[in-house]
Amino acid sequence: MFMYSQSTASPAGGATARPKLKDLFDGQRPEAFSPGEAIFWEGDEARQIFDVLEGVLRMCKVLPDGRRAIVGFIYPGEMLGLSFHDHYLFTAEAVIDVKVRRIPRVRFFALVNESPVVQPLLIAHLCDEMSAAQDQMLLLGRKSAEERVVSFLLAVHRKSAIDDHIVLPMSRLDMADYLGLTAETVSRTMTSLCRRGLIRTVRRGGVALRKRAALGEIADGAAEAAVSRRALVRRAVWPD
Amino acid sequence: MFMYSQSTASPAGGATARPKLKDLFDGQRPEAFSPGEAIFWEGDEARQIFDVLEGVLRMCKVLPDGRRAIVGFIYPGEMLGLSFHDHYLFTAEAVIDVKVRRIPRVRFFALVNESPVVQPLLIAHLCDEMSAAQDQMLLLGRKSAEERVVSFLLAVHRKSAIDDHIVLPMSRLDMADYLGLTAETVSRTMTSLCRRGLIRTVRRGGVALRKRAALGEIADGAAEAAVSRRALVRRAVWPD
DNA sequence: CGTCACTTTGAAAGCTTTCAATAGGAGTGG
DNA sequence: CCACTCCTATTGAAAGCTTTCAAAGTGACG
Repeated sequence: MFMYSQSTASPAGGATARPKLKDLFDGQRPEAFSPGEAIFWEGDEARQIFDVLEGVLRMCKVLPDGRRAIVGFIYPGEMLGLSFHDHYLFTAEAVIDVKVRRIPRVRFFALVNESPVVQPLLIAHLCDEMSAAQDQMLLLGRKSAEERVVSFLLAVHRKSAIDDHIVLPMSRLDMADYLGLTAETVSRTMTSLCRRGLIRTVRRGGVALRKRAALGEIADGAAEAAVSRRALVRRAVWPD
Repeated sequence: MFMYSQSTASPAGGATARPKLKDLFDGQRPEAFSPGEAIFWEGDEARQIFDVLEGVLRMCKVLPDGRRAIVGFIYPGEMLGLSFHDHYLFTAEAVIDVKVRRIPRVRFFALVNESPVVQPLLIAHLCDEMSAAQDQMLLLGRKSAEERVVSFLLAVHRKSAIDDHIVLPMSRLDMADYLGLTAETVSRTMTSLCRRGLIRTVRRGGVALRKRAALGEIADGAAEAAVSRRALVRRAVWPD
């Protein structure tokens, strides 16, 4: 069945015969950004679209009084500044050293439009982003601090798996602003997971996931997983 | 400048000369759903795409232990089941009496593909959804209960404005599951807003927005708006 | 080796939730 | 037309999870 979804596409790696969205950036010179540097600011006129070659970026939105939310992290192979309007809706900053390629937005969409092959790719990309966004809404709206942190660890694992080790290049504060928590709560939760042998933290943001099954149950809020957790067993029952 | 964004398009109403995504549904027979009825379930094979003619729908995701999050409400003129994968990622239910038209997903995308005119419309639609999702992440991650409720009231106002009156067709529980709160907290917040003369509730979900300016400041977390609110004044300052 | 920023840890406070009970409204049946 | 029932909304009080405020610990860097 015809489907607009990258996640159902063939596994990564292997032959690159079929075109990819990233190909649109071919020939562009890579640019480097240092940790903390902004690639663009919320409110800037959205003239460019970026392809991330190396590093990790954060997408931030800020309230007038300074509260910050990170609406996503971007890893190599992903695109930035794509799915939005005439002005950027968030600030993009480098979490660690970053290399990106850019092309003008007009050119990007011109290329997309003249190629019936890549157009579905763009739509697929947007669909994947949308689905991640909805998962995040569930996380932010209904998960406990521990569930959020574990969900995050597993998500990072999915994005950048090296066996059962992951690297968290961002600060606790970044994680907190992404998970709707405070840095202290994230720190406490990580400590707790360590003490229980579920994870093991290494230096420089390294984390070893010890018990994937248990972590998975915590992340998805398995009814039996937690003991002293908010009991929110509320069934949504609707009339027949 | 060329832009993929509906929100920058010409004002609604007026001439319908240019094609619209909804046109793809022309000729389809409308179907009716009663309150609480599901149009499709999370996990169902995603075979259809829907155009909402009348009523309001909710998109729900549920955790294994029953906790529910509503990832969005859908109003007339919007589409449903669009931006997703081979299986629906949420359950769609009627909040009130609903009329929809449907077409097979395959057919929808075939039509989109053969028309270079509507393809940008689809992308624009996805971009708008994405931008709303990011606003919601900011709301869920960083706003107080009152800010969430007020943001919601103003968002409903934007979607379905009748002067300064709005109608909330959904229950307090629906609102709560959308805002990451409980029904009690939503109720208490509404009562508080009433007592302060910011809104006025009428029967059957009617709400009159009294002081739009004040409400706007509350929703956006204006630094001066609230008095006894969490003081989260944390500036995101990055090195130059 | 001192500085600076980030992380961790502790203790108290707070906002929202939970639990419980009282209204309120709509629809039904007598 | 009114009584009755059911479900939702509202309100109260106590509990809890996360936050806030503070301070100590850790690591990178010059």
